[in-house]
Order: sequence, then C-alpha cells, then structure tokens
Amino acid sequence: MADTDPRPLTLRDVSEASGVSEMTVSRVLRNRGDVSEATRAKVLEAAKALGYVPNKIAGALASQRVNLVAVIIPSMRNMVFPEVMAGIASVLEDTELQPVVGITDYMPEKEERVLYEMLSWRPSGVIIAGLEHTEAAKAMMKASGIPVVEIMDIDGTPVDCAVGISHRRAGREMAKAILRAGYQKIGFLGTKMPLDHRARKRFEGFTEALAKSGVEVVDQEFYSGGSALKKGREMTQAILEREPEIDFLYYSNDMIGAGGLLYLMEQGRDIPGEIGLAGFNGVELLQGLPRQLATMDAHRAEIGRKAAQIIAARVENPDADYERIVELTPKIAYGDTLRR
Amino acid sequence: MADTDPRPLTLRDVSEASGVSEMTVSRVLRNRGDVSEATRAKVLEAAKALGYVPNKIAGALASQRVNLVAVIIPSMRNMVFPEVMAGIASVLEDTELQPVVGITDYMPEKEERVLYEMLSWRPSGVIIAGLEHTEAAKAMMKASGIPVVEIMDIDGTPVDCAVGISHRRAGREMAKAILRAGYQKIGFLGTKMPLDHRARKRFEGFTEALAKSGVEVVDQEFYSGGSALKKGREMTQAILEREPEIDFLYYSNDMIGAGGLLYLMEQGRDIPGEIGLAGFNGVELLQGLPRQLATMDAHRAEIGRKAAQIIAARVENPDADYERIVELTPKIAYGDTLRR
DNA sequence: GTGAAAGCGCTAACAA
DNA sequence: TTGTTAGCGCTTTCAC
Repeated sequence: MADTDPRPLTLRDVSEASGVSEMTVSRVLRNRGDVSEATRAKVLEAAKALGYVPNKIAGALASQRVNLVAVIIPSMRNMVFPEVMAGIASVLEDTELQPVVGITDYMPEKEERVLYEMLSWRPSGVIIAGLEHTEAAKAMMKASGIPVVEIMDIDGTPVDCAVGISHRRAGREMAKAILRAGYQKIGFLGTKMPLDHRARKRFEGFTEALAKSGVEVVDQEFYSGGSALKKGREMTQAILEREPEIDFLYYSNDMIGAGGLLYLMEQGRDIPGEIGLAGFNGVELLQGLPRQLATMDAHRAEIGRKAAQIIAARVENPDADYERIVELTPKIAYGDTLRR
Repeated sequence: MADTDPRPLTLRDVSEASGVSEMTVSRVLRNRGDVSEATRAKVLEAAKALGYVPNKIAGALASQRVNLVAVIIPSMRNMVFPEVMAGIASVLEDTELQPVVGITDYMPEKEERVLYEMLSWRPSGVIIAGLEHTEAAKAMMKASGIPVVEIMDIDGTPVDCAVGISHRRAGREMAKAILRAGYQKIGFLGTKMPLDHRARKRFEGFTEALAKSGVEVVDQEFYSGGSALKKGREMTQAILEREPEIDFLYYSNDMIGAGGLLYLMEQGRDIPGEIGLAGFNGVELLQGLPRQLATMDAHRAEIGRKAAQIIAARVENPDADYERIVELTPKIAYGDTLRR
C-alpha cells in the first residue's frame, strides 16, 4: 500500500520486504523447487501486501521460455473464427500456454506483418488459418523453429502440419448431393473475396463435380461488405430476376443463405420442391430460422481443439512424432431446403 | 538460408554478418539515430539474408517499453465485442501500439487472472469492459501506473477513466418510449446472467421508469446458452402462453429480439399494432430481417475508438489532463416494431 | 556516425 | 532448503 514511488515493484522489493533471497522468492512465486512452508508463507504475504506482479518480460528472457501461442486468423467478424478460438482456448486452458490473437483481414501482407510481430515475442507455437501465405511468411515460420499448425484447410502443402477439412471435397460433395436430388439449374452466390482461398476451393470443387455430370452453374452473384443477411436477400432477388428458371442456390456461407431463405419464404416459394438452398458452415444462428438451411459443418471447434493439442504436445515433447495432416470430414446437413 | 543451427538468431549474428557493431545494427533496425546510408544498407541486407526477427522480449526489458495495450472483454461470441475491438484496432493501427485481447467469460475471478497475466507483460495501457471488478483487480489496475480505460458503461466509479453509455438511462428511455406509444402490458426477456451488469442496469432503469408511471412488468423470462435466435423464439412463445394479454416485449439483446420477431410474424401477429417489440444493441444482422426491430445503438465502435484514443494520447503525453468520464448517448431506432 | 560498457528483472546452474 | 553467480538479447548512455 506504500504507493509513493511510481517505479514498478521488482523481485528485489519482495525479497527485502520478506527477508528472503530473490532466488527463493522467485521459487515461491513459480512453485518451483522445494521451499519450506514458513518461508513460502512469508514470501506470499510480502508479495501480496506489496501488490507485486511478476515481470514476465524479464522472466521470459532469463528462462528462454514464453508460454504464448500465436493464433493468426483473418477476422473476428465472421462467427467461424470465434468458434475456432473457443476450441483452442478450451484446450490451452489446461496447460501453461496462452493464446494471443492476430487479425489479418484476409490480407497477405498484413498477415506477414502480424506474423513478424508475433514471432518477435518468441511464442511457443503458431496456429495460423489457411495454407496460403507469402514466401516471406513461410520462411519466417520455417526458420522460427517452433511448431506451426495451419488450420481450416488441407488442400495444399503445410509448412509444418495442418488440421482442417478439404474445401474442394466439401464443394464436390455438395454438388453431388444437389444433383442426386434432381436439381439442374444451379446458381452460386458468394463473397467477392479473391483472397478467401477456402471459399474459392469450395467453388472449384463444386463446379468440377457439376462438370463431371455435364452441368454448369447457370449464374453467379458476389458481394462484399455490409450485413450478410441483407446481402443474401438482395443477391437472391437479383439472381432470380436474371435467371428465373434457377432451381437451386448454393451460398458460400450460411449467413447469406439465411438471408436468401427468409426472402424466398416471404415470396411464398416452395422450398425445397420448386427451389432448393444450401449454405456452408453450420452456424448456430440457423437453428433459430423458420426452416433449417441445408449446410455442412466445418468442424470449427474441433479444428481449434486439435490444433491446440498438437501445439501443446509438441511443446511438452519436441521430439515426438506427429501427424503432418489431420483431415476432418464435414457431413451434409440436409435441413429443410435440400431434397434427399 | 544457413539453417544448420536451431538457435534463434540474435543481433550479434547480424552484426557479424554485416561487419557492423551490434549497437549500430540495433539503430538501423529501429530507425533510430543517424546511420549512414551505406551501413544501413549493409545491415538491412544482412538481416534479411539471415531471416533475422528481433527479440522483443529483450528489447522490452532493455528499453522498459512495451507497445501493447491489454484489452479485456467478457466474450467474443457476442458480436458486440468484436465491434468494439474493430474500433480499438482502427485507432491503434496509426500508432506503435498493439492490442492484445483477454477473455473473461463474464467471470470476475477469471477477469482477475487474465488481468494479472496481462499486467505481468507490462503493457502500456489497459482497456477493460465494465466498471465492476474484484477489489484485487481494481488494486492491480491502480498500482500498475498505466492508463486504464473502463468501457461500455458509465454508471459507477472508474478506477481511472471510463468511456461508454449509461445503461440505466438506456433502459429508462426505452421504457418511456414504450409507454408513450401506449403499450401497457409489458414483458421482459433476457439472459440468465447475474454478472452481466450492463443488462442488469438496463433492466433496473427500465423497471424504474415504468414504476414512475405506475406500470409493472407483467412477466419475465430468462435463458442461458444455445442459439440466441432460437431461444428468442422459445421464450416469446412461452411468455405469451403464460400471459396472452401482453402487448409489448422488451428483449435484453437484439438476437433474442430477432428470434421473437420471426416467431410472431409466423404467428401472423399484428406488429406493432397488437404487440410491440424492442431489443438492444443495433446489430447489423437486423438489417436482413423482414422487418426492422426497434433497438438502441450502443455505440460500440465509437467506444472502442475513443478508448484507444485516450490510451494513445496518454502514452504520448502521460502528464496531460484528460476527461474522467466520456458519456455517449444511445438513440432509439423505432424500426417497424415500436409505434411512435 | 559509430562503438563500448553497463544493466533492464528475472532464472539456470551450481554451491553451500 | 537456501543463496550466489552469471547471463538471457537487447537498448541506454556516454565516449570517441
């Protein structure tokens, strides 16, 4: 409570206040090594009375250990990433490790900068979304010498290891399900984001599988920015005005799919008879809609958990073997908007 | 590219590779002090060739400066907080400062732990949600000697300074608008979260203003967990089954309000004639609904921006004066669900 | 414009 | 069980 000096407290202050050496104070505060109950109590009391908060900067420098895991993701505005984060946090909570998040806004150069910033804090591991990075970023990750897990996508070659789903395959599977249900005039609606590689791969897998059956996407529509739900409405209206004969709409995410669904229901369209719909992600929001949109769960929480487990295991035991690619398989949820 | 030694690179390596002293290398890498173009070029080349990433831990220890701002919020699952974050990030991007986020899950003890962890990295400032903290947490913030901005709420006494809205007043204003529109049988629906102090204060302000006009809430309903949209539906159905004469529903957030709106529209109820609705927050999602839910914008991005500006200004100039409480005033958006 | 010395606050390693 | 010594990798300060 002696708050005269603005200088932050150090171990030395606690040492002096308790009459115990700095080293032993340090041991008590870290629960390391054997310390008698008596001195332990003295130290803790002094530390508490002073309001001492250890300086991790100095600790990290001395011990060459930083219990941080850099998590680098494109955005927080998309519910996908908070869910991945939750998965990561749930696993790291049982370890010494702490996640630190960096946001890239889907921009490769920003990703490179953020990565550089984070690596300069010498974290114990990196979890980063996607497999596409600048050459410099890949080089940094390789050179860092720490475990790196690339998440959400496995269509490519990871720097170190990857956990995710195959978006190409996800697109193909959905295309097959749609064709199987007998839809023929298919429209696609998505984001205007050339840098969203996972959306791009889904689209590629989708058109590829359609092509195998001699089907081509009738029309497409893209958006950027704004309320996804609203954009979903607007795009749905627009594409159907241009191509009224469309009998299926594949949305690159559930949010715009939900907007489309609300719009078509208002129009009194027969879903999934006259027109079918499907999105992607399996977001919780869908549960509150009047009808269940067909979708595919991207295993977000599971990806986060698995990635965190890999990092934690390798921090524990750097020499153990580990899987290079962990593939999870999304399953189609037919809901009420895709005939079986 | 000489990747034989797993030891991370140090300034010394760059110094040796470039034939320039460590000190001058450090100057170049930080753009500090005068360095001749020739040596600057040599250094940068060597650093790049080696793939050197500076060690901020050592830098921070030596310089006693850490360009991090601790941001402590309850959750990322609620779109409110990512929006605050976006506001903070937009301001800090133009400075040397970087936000680092900690999540409390609305738990005071977890908040205390997270705060302790973050302070142990000696950040340049703290932005923390709410005014309610454990005594220990308040003591830590006071003792830290760094600027602390408590955000989102101003009904209380900040440790240092606060930026936000008065939730009590927000509740009162909504109550007055509802009574003015002639509604009389009012129900309340919210989260089962005693620790969401802002929701609690809104409710208090709400009931207080109703009481002034001799009106009492007819019935209430609380939920926890699950899809808010779905819960909104279910709670709306439940409360109206119990109290069919209710003519207005006040929801503690827009998400459950949206669920209620979708449900009532399906039931073919006359909104806002027969029954009115209002939520809170002004979330973007609402724009995609068939009708606009009445709500109140909580100025999330603005709060984030303002808080970041205060931190940045005080890091620049620690001795300047500053406002202790910055109050923003939310305005009612009547939408289509509240008569004027 | 450049370099040498000292030390930031802590912990590893060793000694007692 | 406790203490001492020597750095961790960088920046500050001061000298050249």
